Amino acid sequence: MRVRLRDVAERAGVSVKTVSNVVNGYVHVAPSTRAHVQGVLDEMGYRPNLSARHLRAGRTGVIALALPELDNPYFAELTGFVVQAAEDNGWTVLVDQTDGLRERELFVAAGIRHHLIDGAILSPVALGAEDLVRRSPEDIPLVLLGEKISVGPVDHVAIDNVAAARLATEHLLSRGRTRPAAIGGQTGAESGVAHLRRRGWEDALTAAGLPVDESLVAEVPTFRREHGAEAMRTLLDRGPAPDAVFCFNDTLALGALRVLADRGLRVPEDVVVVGIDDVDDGRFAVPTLSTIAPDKEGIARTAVRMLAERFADGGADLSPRDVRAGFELIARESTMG
Amino acid sequence: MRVRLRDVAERAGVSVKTVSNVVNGYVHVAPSTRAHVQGVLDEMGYRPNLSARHLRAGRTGVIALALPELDNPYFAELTGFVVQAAEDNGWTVLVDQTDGLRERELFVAAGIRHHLIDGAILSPVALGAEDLVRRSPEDIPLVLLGEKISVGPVDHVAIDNVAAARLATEHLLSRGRTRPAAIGGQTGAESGVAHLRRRGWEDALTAAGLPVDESLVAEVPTFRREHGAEAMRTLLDRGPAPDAVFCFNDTLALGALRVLADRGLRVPEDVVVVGIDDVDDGRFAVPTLSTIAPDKEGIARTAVRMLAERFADGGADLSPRDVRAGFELIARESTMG
DNA sequence: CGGGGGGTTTACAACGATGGAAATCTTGAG
DNA sequence: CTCAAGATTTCCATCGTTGTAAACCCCCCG
Repeated sequence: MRVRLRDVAERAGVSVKTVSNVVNGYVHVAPSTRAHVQGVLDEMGYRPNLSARHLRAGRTGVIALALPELDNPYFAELTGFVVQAAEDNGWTVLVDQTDGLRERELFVAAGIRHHLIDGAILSPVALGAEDLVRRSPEDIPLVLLGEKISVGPVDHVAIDNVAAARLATEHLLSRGRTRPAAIGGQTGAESGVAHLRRRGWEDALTAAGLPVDESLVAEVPTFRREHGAEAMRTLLDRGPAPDAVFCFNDTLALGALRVLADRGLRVPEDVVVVGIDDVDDGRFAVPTLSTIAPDKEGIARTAVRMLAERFADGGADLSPRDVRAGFELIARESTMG
Repeated sequence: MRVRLRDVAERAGVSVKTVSNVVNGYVHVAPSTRAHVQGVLDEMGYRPNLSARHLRAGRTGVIALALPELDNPYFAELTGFVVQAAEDNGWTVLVDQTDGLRERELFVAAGIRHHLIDGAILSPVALGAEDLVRRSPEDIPLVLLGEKISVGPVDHVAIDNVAAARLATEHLLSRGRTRPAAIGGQTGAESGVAHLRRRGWEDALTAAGLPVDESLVAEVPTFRREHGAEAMRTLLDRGPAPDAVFCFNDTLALGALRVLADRGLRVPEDVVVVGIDDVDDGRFAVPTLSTIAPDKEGIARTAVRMLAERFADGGADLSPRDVRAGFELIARESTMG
């Protein structure tokens, strides 16, 4: 059987509460008692029963991180930062994959298994702001990532997607290009990342006095590599090749690079390419991929901090916060050759 | 405040235990009572407090899945199956990334946070059998994946890596090739997947009466795409191009394909390529990648079932089991063109 | 009409930890 | 040497749920 406070107390010849006090660093414990009890604790290898502790405290010390897909490298990297930030707070992270399914996202927003997690960080795909309006005080604190729901009744962290897309496009223009294509549009999505990044692309064109040519936009069903490739093929088949490509994320860009190579177009000489996310694969691609690097660590730390603030006294009364994370342009071979 | 059994009991005018009996589907509850209590339960939106329930039961209903890297598509896909299998058992999965670090793997094997998880499924990289010998009865049940530790004091699930590698190589030979290279060797690893897959490759060559040519083997520091590419370049620079390549996993193969394209070698006309894992990316690569598909779902279900058996009465007394999962060859364009 | 006997329901005691009040022990002043 | 204040330690109740055993009720048989 596992070691309980009682077992330690018996062996040490003190009360259960004294042992508890030692474990929790309570002030009024005589140094000699503390040393003795600590010795017995170490000797017996006591570890607190979290179920019991949390039953008492009303918290579990576990938070959930729910992402649409774990095999997307951006999310995989972000996960690492969230786990780290949570660890610094003494929390454990339960990672969950929603597959972008409404049902699973609602499940997370509702607390997964009641009383199992204290709060959740969710990157919604299917959920709309309307799904979150009727949150009751029984619901756990929630922090949203990304811009599917940019204003709503809960906390939110994201980069400024319009500005990021505009910076990426301006970088392409600064390389002397005048016909930058955009891969990643999604019709029907009034809100969401795709919409915002497209607007950034348009803004850059307009600001530079260039026309917005619809034939330079390629739509994709998902942000996965294969659809980046497909979109690139469509663009090339459609007419005169663009002299630059702005992909709405790195995975799409990696697919596009592949097709450009297939078609014998040189990057960056013939076409320059830029993405968003700064995933590891882009650093090793041939050529290495220029990109907009969101401050992933900052996003993770902010999300965790927001949860911490909600847990604190009065946290439930805070009005919803909306934080913009930083980002920067990283120019690599695909635009600089 | 959240709804407790007691609140429901008061409203329904019955005892707490009766409500508990209804919640848990105890047999001896009068139909009328059951209906009434159920109505109040629904009306008040009762959800059990898992901390309390698990404090009573001695279990938490959470298992951990610890993998070296989540951004490896094979592991990402496997995760999905494990989550599904666990859900069928009413368990929740806590996904953890170890980065192949000894310290983190030990942490998982020791139970992460005491009493937080009931058991763990771990794919070890750094841990050796010797690390697991001194497991005490206080330690949680553990199931190992992969073949870093193939015999040891704990349960284990893996495919027969020698046989799988042999099947892959034989497939290359059946396409009329006689100089199949091997990408993925790792010196210094006496045990482990790399070692076993290399042996399968050798076995196939020997059985076919072909010489084992060391210059056809390329070592890699990791199984990531960039190192597959690097290894392929090394092989091509080293001398006469091989007419076939067996990569120890699909990610390496995807990197190799990239280099072959760069060098103007046609796949499958000039070189045929096969991998292991059957990851999604391989299905969309150009050309599509032939591979050995391990029964991921079977692996996941087996691992979860083994944990379930350990949880059952007397489960701790079972001797360590070693299960071989199935696999099959999937021939695609990279070998069949 | 009393006494089983079965199905139902309830009271009580855990599970392990901790806050708060109460009890005990020190120590120093008077 | 007594007493009070402060430092330590202990006792008790409690978090929400469920196993156990006992209580209860109703119906039927003798």
